[in-house]
Parts: sequence; structure tokens; C-alpha cells
Amino acid sequence: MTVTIKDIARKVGVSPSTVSRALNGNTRISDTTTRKIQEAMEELDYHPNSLARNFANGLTYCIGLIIDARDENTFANAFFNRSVFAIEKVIQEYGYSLMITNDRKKEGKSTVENLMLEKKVDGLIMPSSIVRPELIMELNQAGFPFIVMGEPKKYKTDATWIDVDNELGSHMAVEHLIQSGYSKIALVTEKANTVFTQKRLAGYLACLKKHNIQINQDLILQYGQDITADNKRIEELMSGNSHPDAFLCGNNIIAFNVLKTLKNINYRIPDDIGIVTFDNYPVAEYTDPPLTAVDVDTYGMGIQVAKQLLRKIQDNSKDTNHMYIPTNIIVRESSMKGDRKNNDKNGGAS
Amino acid sequence: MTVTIKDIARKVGVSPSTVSRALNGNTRISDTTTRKIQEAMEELDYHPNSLARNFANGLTYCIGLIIDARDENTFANAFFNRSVFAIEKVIQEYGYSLMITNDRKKEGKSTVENLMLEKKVDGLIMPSSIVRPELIMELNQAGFPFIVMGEPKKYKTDATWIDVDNELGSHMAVEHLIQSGYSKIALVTEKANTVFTQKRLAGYLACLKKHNIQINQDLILQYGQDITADNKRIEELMSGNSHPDAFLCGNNIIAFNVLKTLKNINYRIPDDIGIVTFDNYPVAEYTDPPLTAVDVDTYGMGIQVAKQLLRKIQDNSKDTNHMYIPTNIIVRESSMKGDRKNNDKNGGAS
DNA sequence: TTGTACGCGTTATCAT
DNA sequence: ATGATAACGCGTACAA
Repeated sequence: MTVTIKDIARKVGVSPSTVSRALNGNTRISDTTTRKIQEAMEELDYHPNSLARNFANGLTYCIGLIIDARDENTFANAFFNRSVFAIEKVIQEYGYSLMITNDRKKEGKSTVENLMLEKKVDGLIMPSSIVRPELIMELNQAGFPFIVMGEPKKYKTDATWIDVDNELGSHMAVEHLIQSGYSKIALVTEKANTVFTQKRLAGYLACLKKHNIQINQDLILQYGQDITADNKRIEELMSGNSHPDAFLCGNNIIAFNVLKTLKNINYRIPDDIGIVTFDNYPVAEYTDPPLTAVDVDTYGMGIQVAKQLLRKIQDNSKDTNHMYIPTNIIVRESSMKGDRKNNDKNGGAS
Repeated sequence: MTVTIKDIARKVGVSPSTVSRALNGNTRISDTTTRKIQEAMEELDYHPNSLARNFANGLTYCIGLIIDARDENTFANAFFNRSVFAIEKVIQEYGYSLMITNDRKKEGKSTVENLMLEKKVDGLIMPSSIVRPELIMELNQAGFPFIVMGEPKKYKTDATWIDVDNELGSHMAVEHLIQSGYSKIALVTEKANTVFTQKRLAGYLACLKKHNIQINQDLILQYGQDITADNKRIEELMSGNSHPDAFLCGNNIIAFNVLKTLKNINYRIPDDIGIVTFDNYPVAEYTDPPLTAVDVDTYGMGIQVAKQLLRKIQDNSKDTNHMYIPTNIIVRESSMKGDRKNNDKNGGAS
């Protein structure tokens, strides 16, 4: 049989409510009975039944983390994962558990809606990619706490969101390239219609303008589905008159392909052409030469997300706000024009 | 106010138990009342309260997935993540949610123990790295369902576990290298005291023996903490008389370092030396040349893990068994001795 | 400080 | 096929 507070109460000779109070510590209980109760719990190996506790409280002590089913790579994305790690750590400290769910549709209602409606979680964290207007409205109307990871395209003021400061990151990268002696800088983005691409473009343009460098639309490219064709376009670009002397790439895979293409047509990196990539994963460190990367403290981002959500839950606050996580730049060989390379020694990173 | 089955019952003019039955569909309910109940639920926007339902059933409909806090890379490990993705998908189909927890100690009891004792999950999935005898005993004694991911070092018969077939993978890799014309094959492992390293060694030895190739202990190496020193050892090994003509590496990072070192001392890959690595992540595909890899269907592994656990839960079966997930080999340039290389075309993978 | 009584929403048992 | 009733374990007004 499972041991309940009644068993403890009977053994100690008090009422169940006293045991309950001793457990939660809200009310004052005499030291002696408290001690007796604790001893009895030890002896009978009592463990609170969270099923009953949650039911009585109407709380789940669970946070739902939604992942985007459409993005096969979400789970393989180290960026995302470090955040998850941080989120779990924080909420666990506050007595919450982390529930991870894919956003699937199920008989009309989506998984996310059911998480709220069926009281399976007390709060939600979700990627901006799944944010739909109806969902936001529904959550807000119910006063249900949630945080969006990534700046949403619309409804920016109807949700609290946290995102990487992509504009800053892009600005830093361009600044670094200019300081390193490059001037004709190309920007190679992923899909153009995302918020983060737009922000990166903005940072790129702003930094060029700051340095009075003329914008050349031919240097603003996009990598799409057909990698081979995209690489071909880089080749063609390089054969033109005003070809770039540096590339800022939207992610590691783009950067790797640009690097490979340039090497194939006998450009030397970084002496002829500089390369900087967004994100430090998965290959930035392992290409030849290693890639300078715009990095983000994704762990810190997770911490922020979790804390914001817990605050919302505990304060029952309905305000919305947003926050940008600053970027930093990890300088590696791919952008060190003219620097002496250390090919044989690469230890000693602090 | 929240809508309950009582509200539905009142509206339809039946008893709450009838509504409950209509919800769960165990018992026969007349078609007319069933329809009326469904209509009422639509109209009042009723949603079952899982808190109450779980309490009444004494079930959480949650599966706990434990991750190893000591391994900083667990969450960044694409291998692991693909499994998680699969697990979530399967259990979700069966009405379960996935709870992810780090294995921390908390006031004597570990997180894992509390998950069971406080009835927060109905079953557990955990990595072999956290398996301790006391834990296994405790779970078994309580008749609590759990699956271990990875072959445990001890207590193999006290738990149901699923692991990659590392011995097969190693055997396949060596076979492939031999078929490709290499004969002096080195094995570079990670930590030696793990089960998977031992299995890989066994597969390596068996395949050499099968081909009547003499074992050379000097060709069985280990990469540890000091990468620079390890690389140096490779250099020294290559300067010896009976140096290897191929390397089977325990993971991508080791393989990358071996590759880099060999290139530094002017060996050509794959013409002079062949390289095969375990795992296809994170960089196998992106090195120069791309690395042949021993790969595993981690997604399929997750499916198996989830199904096994659900079976245990539903059948309340206390039997233990184990299963090896077969490996396959992805052949890339790093082991294609003498083959014509396709440097400029790399599309067309089906 | 402690006890009594009740409620949380659902399911299961036992009737009818 | 359906209704009445109890029970799940805990928290909390209210009373003492």
C-alpha cells in the first residue's frame, strides 16, 4: 500500500491537515510535532503524491516546451539544445518539470492548445515559427503564461519574446571584417522572409553605411534549396569585376560551401577572401581554415526564457515585453587577413 | 468558471458517470445520449481536466527521459536528439507526454527516484551512464517500468536495454577498409573503460582475425584529454616502420584530428591512408575529404525504446531483454583508395 | 498551534 | 444503458 498523510497523521497522533501543513510550511507548526512528523515520514518512507497535490492545487508544476515538427533539424540543432538544457535547469530549481512536445494537430485542436486546455502545463515556451495569431489570442484571452523564443513576425506586442540580437551580430561581423582589412563584403543569407534575415541585413547595411561603403546589391545573396547551383553562383560572382573580398554567411553549412567553392577556384582564405559565419555549430571550428563565427550565449538565453516565464506564472502578470540577447564574435583564421597563421599549434584557448 | 462533466451532465440531463463513460468509451452508451453529450461538450467548450483524470486513475500519462548532467554534450549530441524526437513521437501517439529531466541529486534522493516515488511519470528512459545498482534494484522492486539506452556495464540482466551494435559497426568498418585495399588498420578509441569501446575493440579484433591479419597492439590507440599530445602520438606512429595505412576513429572529433595531423605531415587521404569514423555527426560530411562513417538509425532506435517501454507499462510485464540496433556504413571519399574522386559534383544522393 | 469538514473532477463499483 | 455513491490524496477555510 502507498503511504499517505493519513498514515503519518495516525502514527504521530495528529490530524492529516497538520501533516499537510508541516509538509508545505506555510503555517506555523510546533517544533516538536514537526519533528515527529518528519520522523514518521522517514520511517514509513512517505513520499507526497504529486498527482493528488497537483489536483488539489489545480497546478501541474510543468512547463511545456514546444518544438517545431516541421523543422527536422530542431532537435539536432545544438543552438536550441543548449537553451533547453538551461531551461530545464532553472525550472527544476523552482520545482517545475519540463515537458517537451511536438506541435502536431490532433482532431482540430493543436497539441499546444490541448496542453493549456487540458491543464497539462502551467506555462508554455514556443518557437516563433509556430506562432499563429489565433494561438496568441487564445492564450492571452485565457491569461495563460507563455514566452516566444525568437522574434515573431507579427503580433510583437501581444507576446513576450526573447531573441538573439541578429542585427548586432551582423553589425559586429561586418565591423570585424572591415577592421581586418576587407571592404567588399558579401552577405549570404538563408530564406529571405524571416525576421532574423531581415535583422541581419539591417545590421549589415548599417555598418557599411557607418563606414561610408557603397551598398552593392549584387553582394547580397541567398542560399536556397539547390546547393550546387548556389555554389555555381558564387563562382560566377567571383569571376566578375567587382567581386567581394569577404563573405558573411548565414550559417555553418552555407559558410562551408562558400569556403569549399572559393578554395576550388584557388582563392586563399583568409588572405584573398575573408569569411565569417553565423553560429558556432556544427562545423565552424573544424573547417580548414577554422571559421570566425558570430556566436550567442544560448545557455544564457535559456536562463532568461525560463526566468521570464516563471515570473509570469508566479506574479500572474499579463504584461508583454521583449529582450535581445547580445552576440559576440569568435575570431578564427578565416578572417585574419595578413595575420601570421598558427597552423601547427592550436591549443591554449582559455 | 471551468466546465466539468457535471455541467455537461446537467445540460444533457444525465448523470456525470454517463458523461464520463461517453468520454472514455469503455462501456456502451446509447447513440442518442452519446451524440447529445458530444454536442453539449462542443457547445460549452468542455475539455477534460487531466489533473483530475490522472488523479482518479493514479496515472500520469508521462514518460520521464533522463539525461546525464555530467555529460555537457548530451543535449548537443545529435545522436541523442534524433532518438528523443522519435520517442516523443511514439509516446504522443499513445497519449503520453515526454518529460525531460537532468539527473541531479536533491536532498538525498535523486531526481530519478523522485520521479517514480512522487508519481510524476509512469515509466523511465535513461542512459546507461547513470545506471547504478541501487537504482536498478529500487526500480525493479517497485515494479516500475524503465528502459536503459546503451548497454550497461553491469546488471545486464536486471534491466531492459537497447544499444547500438558497436561490435557489428566496428566489424563492418574494418571489413570495408580491408575490401578497399587497406591492411594495417589502426583503432583509435575514446575512453577505454566503456562498454561501447570494448565492443568496438572486439569487432575490430574479430574482423582482423577473420582475414588472418596479425594484431598489432601498437595500432590500438586512445584519444584522451590532451588533443595536442594525442596528435603528436599519431605523428610519431606514422614515422615508425610498421605504421598503419588506415584509421578507424571513435568519433568525429578524433577523426578530424587524425585527418588534420596526417595532412600536416603530407599524407594523402585516402590514397596513402584511409579513415573511417564512428557517427555521422557533426562534421563527417564536411571535412576535406568527407569521412566515411559508421552510422546508426538513431531515430529507429528511439522508436524501439519508446515501444518497448509502452509495452512494459501496458502489459505490466517484468521481463527484461535487450536489443542491438544494427549499424550501416556511409562510404565517402576518406576511404576510397584508388577510386576516382568526384570533387566538383556532390549532388544526387537519393 | 491544531482539528474538522469539505472540495477539487474524474473514474469505478454497485445498483437498477 | 444509466444513476447514485464512494474514493483517489491533498489543501484549506473555518472553527476551536
